Amino acid sequence: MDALADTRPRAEKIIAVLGPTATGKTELTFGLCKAFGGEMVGADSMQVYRGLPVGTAAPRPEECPAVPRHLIGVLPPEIPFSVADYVANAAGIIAHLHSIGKTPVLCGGTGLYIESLVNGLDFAEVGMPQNARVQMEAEWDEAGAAEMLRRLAALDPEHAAKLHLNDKKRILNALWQTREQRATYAERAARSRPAEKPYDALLIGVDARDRALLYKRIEARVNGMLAGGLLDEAKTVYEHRKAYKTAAQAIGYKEFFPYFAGGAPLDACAEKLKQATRNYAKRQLTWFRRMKDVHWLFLEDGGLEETASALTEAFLRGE
RNA sequence: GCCUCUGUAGCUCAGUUGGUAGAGCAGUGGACUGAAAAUCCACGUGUCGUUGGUUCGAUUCCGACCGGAGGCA
Repeated sequence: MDALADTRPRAEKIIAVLGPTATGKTELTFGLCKAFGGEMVGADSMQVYRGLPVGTAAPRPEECPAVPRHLIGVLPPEIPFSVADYVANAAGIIAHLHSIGKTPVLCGGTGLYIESLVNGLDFAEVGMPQNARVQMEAEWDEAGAAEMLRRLAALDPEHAAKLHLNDKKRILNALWQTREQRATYAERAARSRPAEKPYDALLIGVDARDRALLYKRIEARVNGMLAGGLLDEAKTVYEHRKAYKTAAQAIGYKEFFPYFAGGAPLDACAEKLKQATRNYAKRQLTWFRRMKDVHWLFLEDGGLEETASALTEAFLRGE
């Protein structure tokens, strides 16, 4: 009885290190894994892809050979990937880690993935396949934005009211899902959300108090990527851009397409890349700042590893 | 030295037939349930280079000066 009470809650614990790009999440995660017998589980929509380590800043085995990593560099770039795939895969890995007594430490910058996983969202129903997407696009071109939004409003007025006329991606998706599943957005959302959260999660966020510091680190990181062979990687992506449906969207590659296509100067593309990374970091922050129960650590304060370790220790002990 | 063009938001520029000005980008904030490193929304006062003149009123017209670009010597 005692043994059962001792092990059961522990099996549901997960740790997540999150925050904007270039804040040192990976290092911090390695540190925690080593200290607490954890394994790293990627929470990043682009680092899942194989063969793109430079541009996606994917953690490499040689950086920390002792720590096993999951969902990083495992998928051929031709394969599309989505939240549903992420949650399904990550949940499986986490269950396995728990079964062998390891603590999963999520690490990544994709807010949607982390939140969906932590909340245990269930994406059992089918997602929109490629050919349906093409069809919906055609319907959009033929009917126009206002009419498409009206069609959605006829089926799901509540959700349609929340979408902006320009938000084509969401309108098309919502319309397709609503027709396909004969259920409104709210109904689908309720269905996908479990009654109880599946994990006991410790969320550790890393940020800079001064935005300028974050931007300086981004600048340095991009320069490092360029020195580390980013251009070769970008060239590969450029040449396969049609086949790499999801991967070609990654920041770090598409900014160089104008250069490969001929014309655009290289340094202008590099500038554009830094810009895009800054914009991205800001979007990540608005996502993460909204999340509840994040323990924020700030780069300026120093001692991140110590603070994170202390939090983790208390968390694993059961507070 | 002379001639032409030019000086407006952090950047690139528009504009006011004279009533003190607005786009894109950047920046900031926000949204986000199957492409999320994606997609979308909101937010624009700045001695309109300086200084005189004309005018009820000048950033707008005229003059001078200062800065920038080009041309002729």
